[in-house]
Amino acid sequence: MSRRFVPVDRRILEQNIKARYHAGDIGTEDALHLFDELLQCAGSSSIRAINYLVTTVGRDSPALGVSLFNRVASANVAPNSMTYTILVDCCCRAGRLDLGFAAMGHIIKMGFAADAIVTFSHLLKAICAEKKTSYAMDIVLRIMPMFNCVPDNFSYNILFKGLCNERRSQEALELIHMMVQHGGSCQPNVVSYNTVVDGMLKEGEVDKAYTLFSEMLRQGISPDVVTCTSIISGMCKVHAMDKAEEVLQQMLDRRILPDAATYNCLIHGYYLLGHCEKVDRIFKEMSRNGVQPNIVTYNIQIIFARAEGAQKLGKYLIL
DNA sequence: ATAGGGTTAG
Repeated sequence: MSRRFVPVDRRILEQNIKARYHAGDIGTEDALHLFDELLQCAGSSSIRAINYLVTTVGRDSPALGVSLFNRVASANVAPNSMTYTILVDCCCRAGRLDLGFAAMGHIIKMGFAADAIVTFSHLLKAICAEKKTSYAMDIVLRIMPMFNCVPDNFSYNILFKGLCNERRSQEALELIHMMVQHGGSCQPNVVSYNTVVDGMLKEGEVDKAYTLFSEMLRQGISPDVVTCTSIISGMCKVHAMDKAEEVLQQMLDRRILPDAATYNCLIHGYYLLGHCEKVDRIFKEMSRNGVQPNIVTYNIQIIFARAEGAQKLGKYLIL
């Protein structure tokens, strides 16, 4: 049989793929061509380069990613655990959770479960997206340990987000307390607290959110820009603009730099109250601090300009 | 290859 590449060419191709992947220099079309080219000469050393290509294609089109996996499986190249992780992610994002479970079952059967922490994360996220967070909790608390796969902050934080999306932030709080009291190796981090504080604020539980924020500080976890923006957002939603400004000031004192999301909350809050002069002040402060308005900032402006009539729309759009 | 915050619409 004729082969287009001798092993040296194959190695060059693999290195080329790796370099271009890391440079963010491969589009989906390129990746598909490179995949065809590589598969013709692939050997067992090619799996890493193949993973880069399947990742690239799968990001754009998960269903296509799954079909590439099938071609890898029928060529003479053994998938590794990373390949399976990419496969599970593609299945989940293609809306085929059933295939994701099947792939996970295969991983468990091969005895790779203990190293499959990231793979589990993809699956957990998809389960939570279907509002079946209770099931995801069972996987984290019971099934993963059964396979010696120790849940990490990613596993737990996916649960927190899922519970909050189902308006079950109280249960998320109890899980945080359980982790702290149990004193295990995985303790809630800044993302865990941010997620649950935000969930409580969105359920209108301002006092509970504040209590949890205090607990976070007591645990020695430093708030960051996301923590503060969540709290500012919560304050703006109940029109407590003075409180929101207070938190902003505390941020600056603590040298936590506000970003566009932070200012967007305040701009939106003042617009809702019709305080246009305050909006102007926030804009000036924003540019003084070197924060660029983003697409959301402009959307807020356009929505409110539209409410004020076509004349002002013209004024706002001339930047 | 995996986790958190900001706008709208119907």
